[in-house]
Amino acid sequence: MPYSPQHKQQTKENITEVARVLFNRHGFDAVSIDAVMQAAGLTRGGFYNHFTSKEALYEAAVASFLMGRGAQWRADAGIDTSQSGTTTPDDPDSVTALMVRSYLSSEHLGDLDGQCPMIALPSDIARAGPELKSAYQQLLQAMVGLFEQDINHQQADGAQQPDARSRALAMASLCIGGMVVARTLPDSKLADEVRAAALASVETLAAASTNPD
Amino acid sequence: MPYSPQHKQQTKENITEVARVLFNRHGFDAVSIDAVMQAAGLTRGGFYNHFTSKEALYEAAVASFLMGRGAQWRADAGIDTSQSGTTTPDDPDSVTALMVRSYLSSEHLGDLDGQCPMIALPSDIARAGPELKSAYQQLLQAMVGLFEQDINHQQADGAQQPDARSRALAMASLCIGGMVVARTLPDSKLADEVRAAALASVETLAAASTNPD
DNA sequence: TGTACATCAGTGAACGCGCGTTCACTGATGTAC
DNA sequence: TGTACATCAGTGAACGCGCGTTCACTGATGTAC
Repeated sequence: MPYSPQHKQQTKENITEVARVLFNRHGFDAVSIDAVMQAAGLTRGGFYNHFTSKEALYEAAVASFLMGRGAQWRADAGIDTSQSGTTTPDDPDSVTALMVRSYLSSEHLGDLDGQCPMIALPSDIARAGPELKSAYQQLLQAMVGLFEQDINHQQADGAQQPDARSRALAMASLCIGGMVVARTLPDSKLADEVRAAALASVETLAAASTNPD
Repeated sequence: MPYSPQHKQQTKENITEVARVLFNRHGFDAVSIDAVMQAAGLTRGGFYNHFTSKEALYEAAVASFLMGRGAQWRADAGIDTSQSGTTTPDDPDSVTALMVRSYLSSEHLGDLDGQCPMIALPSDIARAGPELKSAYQQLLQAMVGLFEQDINHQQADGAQQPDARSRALAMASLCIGGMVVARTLPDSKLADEVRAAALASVETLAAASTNPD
């Protein structure tokens, strides 16, 4: 039994991680297998020891990120649930508020390597196969679930808000849309203005029921 | 002088139009010049009588749509301006309301050929050259200008609203983001729910200053 | 009006490059004795 | 402890296909006379 048992798996994870960064930055078609393997410190031929095709690598790279991020968001929501009652209305440090501010931050806008694939790859995903789309959908649902839960927890009396889900869906669309739009703009000042405007309105939507003014 | 003077230009426009549809549906890389020329009823070789490269065709196809749509939106805004005073607060038929409802309609969500390139091609544009990005930015600015103007016109006293621009930017992000997200979802019921939620919240943002509840 | 001509939009074969994929081989590693 | 061996992750040359691009040619068209 040559090589340690985990050796192959570590190499595969290394390739996947390197590929995720390259795909996020350049998209599916513009990244060659040669480029991925070189970035991973390996050579072309070994690729097919780990993946059956380039498409499979793409799915692994995107899905790994999506599942990782989605799991984190679900965990955030879980923590929040276990502490339900400690979250007060308009809590400036609610999980949603923290998450939204991080998602729509200048740092995330500038992070071409680590950015969320929902921002980097929407066109590619829209044209992709059902497996990838499902992974993407699960990530969105985790995000929406987090928002919806926080909207309902804002109410001190614990009453469900009838439009909570609709607002949560819109908040997610605005988070993603603001970043997607900002990425396409050549004028970086305008791009940052879009980002900031999206953040302000997401916060408005999150707090809409409280009529802050 | 063989062929009528406009013949070549008509052929070029035909190629551009056919290419726009194909690019919108499949993206830049997946559409070959051969496929475009065949769809236009021509053969491969003639392509370079009209365009210097595939990239040039892409720019022409996207820019033609963007400029056309942008001009239309600016015209809408212009018409609205000339009638300023006739638009009342919460006017359900304001140009913005009509436009937003059309943009976030089920029809637009299903229209893979005619859809706005801001929805179909955000990832491709984000990785494109400055000419394309500028055309894209101009379209966004036309859309935002239209929204901003209608927000300010809602006020019967004609007062400018300090956050009008920020809200207009967020509305545009939500219009585009809602459709982009919906396109990526394999569950068409959920996709339509996202679309409807985005529409509802855009209308909330448009009317926010009136505190409708 | 009719005919010869010049132009150039359009044709289709061919080129060349890049990339996904395959495959025979290598050599580092853990195991058996 | 040391040595021979079997395994298989990794190598790199080669294949084949598709596509962007080029180019010599064609033939439809408007003009000149």
